[in-house]
Amino acid sequence: MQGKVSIDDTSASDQRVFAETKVGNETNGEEEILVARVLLLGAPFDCYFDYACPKELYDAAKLKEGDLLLVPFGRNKAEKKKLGVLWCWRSASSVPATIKLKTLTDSMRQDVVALDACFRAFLQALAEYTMTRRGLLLQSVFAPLLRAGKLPVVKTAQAYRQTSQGAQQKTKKASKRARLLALLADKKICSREYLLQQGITPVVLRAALKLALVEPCATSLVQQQQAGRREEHSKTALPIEPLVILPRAKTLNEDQEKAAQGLTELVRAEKFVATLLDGQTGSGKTEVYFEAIANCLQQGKQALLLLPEIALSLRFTERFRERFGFAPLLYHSAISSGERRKVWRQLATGQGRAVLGARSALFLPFQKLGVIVVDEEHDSAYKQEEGIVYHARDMAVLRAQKAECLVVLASATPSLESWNNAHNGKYKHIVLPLRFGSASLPSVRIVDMLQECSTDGGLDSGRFLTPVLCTRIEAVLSRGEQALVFLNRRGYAPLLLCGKCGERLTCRYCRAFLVEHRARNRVICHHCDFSVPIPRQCATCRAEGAWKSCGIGIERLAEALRARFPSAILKTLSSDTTDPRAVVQAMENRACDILLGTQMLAKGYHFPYLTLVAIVDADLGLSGGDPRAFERCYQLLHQVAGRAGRAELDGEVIVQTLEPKSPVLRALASFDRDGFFDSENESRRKYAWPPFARLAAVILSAQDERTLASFAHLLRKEMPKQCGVECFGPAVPLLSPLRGRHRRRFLVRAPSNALLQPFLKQWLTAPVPSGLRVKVDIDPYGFL
DNA sequence: AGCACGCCGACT
DNA sequence: GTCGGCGTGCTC
Repeated sequence: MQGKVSIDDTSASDQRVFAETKVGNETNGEEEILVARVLLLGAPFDCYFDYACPKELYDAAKLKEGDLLLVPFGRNKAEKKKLGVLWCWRSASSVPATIKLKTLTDSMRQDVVALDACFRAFLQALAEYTMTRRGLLLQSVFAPLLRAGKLPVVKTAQAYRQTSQGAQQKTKKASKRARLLALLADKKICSREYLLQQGITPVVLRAALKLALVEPCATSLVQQQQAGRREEHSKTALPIEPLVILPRAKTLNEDQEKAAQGLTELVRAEKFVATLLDGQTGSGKTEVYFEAIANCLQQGKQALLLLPEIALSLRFTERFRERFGFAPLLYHSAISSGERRKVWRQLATGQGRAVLGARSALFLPFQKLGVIVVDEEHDSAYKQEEGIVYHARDMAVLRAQKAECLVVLASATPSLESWNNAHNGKYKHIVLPLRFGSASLPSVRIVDMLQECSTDGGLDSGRFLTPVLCTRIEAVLSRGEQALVFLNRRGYAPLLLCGKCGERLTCRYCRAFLVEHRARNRVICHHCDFSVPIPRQCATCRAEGAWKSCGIGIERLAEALRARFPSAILKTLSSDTTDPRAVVQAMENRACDILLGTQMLAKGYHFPYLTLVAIVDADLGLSGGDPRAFERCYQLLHQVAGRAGRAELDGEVIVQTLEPKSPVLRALASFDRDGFFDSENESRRKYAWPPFARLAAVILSAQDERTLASFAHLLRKEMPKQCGVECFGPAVPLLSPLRGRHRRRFLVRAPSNALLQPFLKQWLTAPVPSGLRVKVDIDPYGFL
């Protein structure tokens, strides 16, 4: 039962040598030693450490690829134990004689299901794409099982036997230690569990181990002793039993039925396929991909449903339970460590069926994936910026590719990347048209704020409450319906200015303007969360109480709306709202006339009596040089507009802007989504932005700005020349310094048919000065 | 990343 | 003499 070398061995030659070496052949009568290549968890170096593996452990598959091992590591004097994964094999003959190998034992293997070949292949590919060390990935894979980042919480199902020293040891008859030695003398080998049952405390055992009176040995030996006991559960995943799925209660319409059938066939095919499930808000995407999940579970395979935000998980859990009769395993940042461990183990052993989770759920050890669904695939929350930098949507596709299963990307406003992939045939494209009848498209009116500007004008709230907007709100209120007012800016005013000297309040950490939150009497930095009470005095001119609020946030707009519509009940919803559910409930129960909020409103709520959506400032977020700004703006506005008129009542949308001719707003007004994509595509192609080019950002950070600047210039000078690769920078990011660290940023661009990783690898070989960090962000999203 | 080794200067 | 600063290099 020899496992093939499933993962590439960095040097291809090694692999070939191994494949040709008949493992187990006698060589010169000496005992043959195999070499196991181990990747250490969390190691700062991305290289293998080789260990000798006794042949019998290999032959009996006691040690195999993907096993978690606790190996000795470090110079003899300061030897430590480190966790690592047996990644692949290597023939002994290919190891240079200068390297002395340490030898693996059975007891180093931890009691965890081995990472299977397709999971390892996924990690390998992810590491290569994102330029992350595999050891770092492995650490995050096993993190749920570890405590304090070090010791495994794995039950080591350890067994012990007596050493020769222990046999000679004289002990007091009544002592626990004597009892321990007696038990071992009698049974030869005892499991830890058995010893604890017999009243031996862990303390006694530890002491005996330390004095080398007993030694650990493999649990499998215990099983040989007690034949008939159930096979060791830890090493083999149980086959996943097919589930009987309840027939669905809701009937699907014709389009949904067709789409569901299409997906079901793809699940059955057990091949890698990526599908864009492209359906208008309210077209019933969820029911459709639930059928794919149903089919997957029926076949005894596991399903993963990814959501961009944990706020959505409650509603989805309910819907899931309704459809399938059981709750999915939840996995996101708010899940406790104990629960995470449980989810990990259940999936690894094949007991767990379905996971509802955030992007980190991609690193769970599924045994047999049948389908991955990425809901709201366009959402930029899928982009992980800290630690391991990756885009969960793309990595979901990668995981499906390695697991040879279906991946469904669902959205009403797909990302331009996915839309292009669907159009060039890389992805399948399933379109769910909006059903006419129950809900119709709202009418959209674009208001030119320059023309409609009310007389008091200026920078403040008056400019935003245009006469058109006010008459529409009045009309809605008089009909007893509800209005939603959208302004994507928290707080009272985005800037506080000293009326005497013009000094502006800025964040002491990142130099961004501090946002006035009048309700809390504080100014808050929206980038780093630094906050202080609003100072009484201006630090520059000592003027007291001379602050002037500039611009408008939802607090200030709420003030203006309350003054204008005193009898209407107004509620606000933003990430500062203490009880968002109460606000949503009030809206649902019609205990609220005007709902004012930020982008929190954009997500999947259904308010039947909401008939007016007003986008107060559509131009927010269109500046800043981010090539995806238009796309994001479009998606956001489209989603917010989608809240209007979802039931029997007709909806209307008002969009206020200073640029009424912008293609984003035009496309929005005419609901010409594909028209928007076409025009946006053209401009991306013209300026060579993704998806028509590849981007990577290299971010340097350090506390000391001088070493940082000189290293950045050195890097720039040493950059290799490669045809078609352009580099911009080093630039000082807008929010530098961030959290006390100065930063420099390079942006690297290559044609879409070239790869950036080899270039970056070659470039970033120079030793990095101490205290300086280099972060690579492939396919960056934020441009700060 | 840790950790040891080693090579200098400032002390009991 | 020796304690301790952190620069350099190794870990299979």
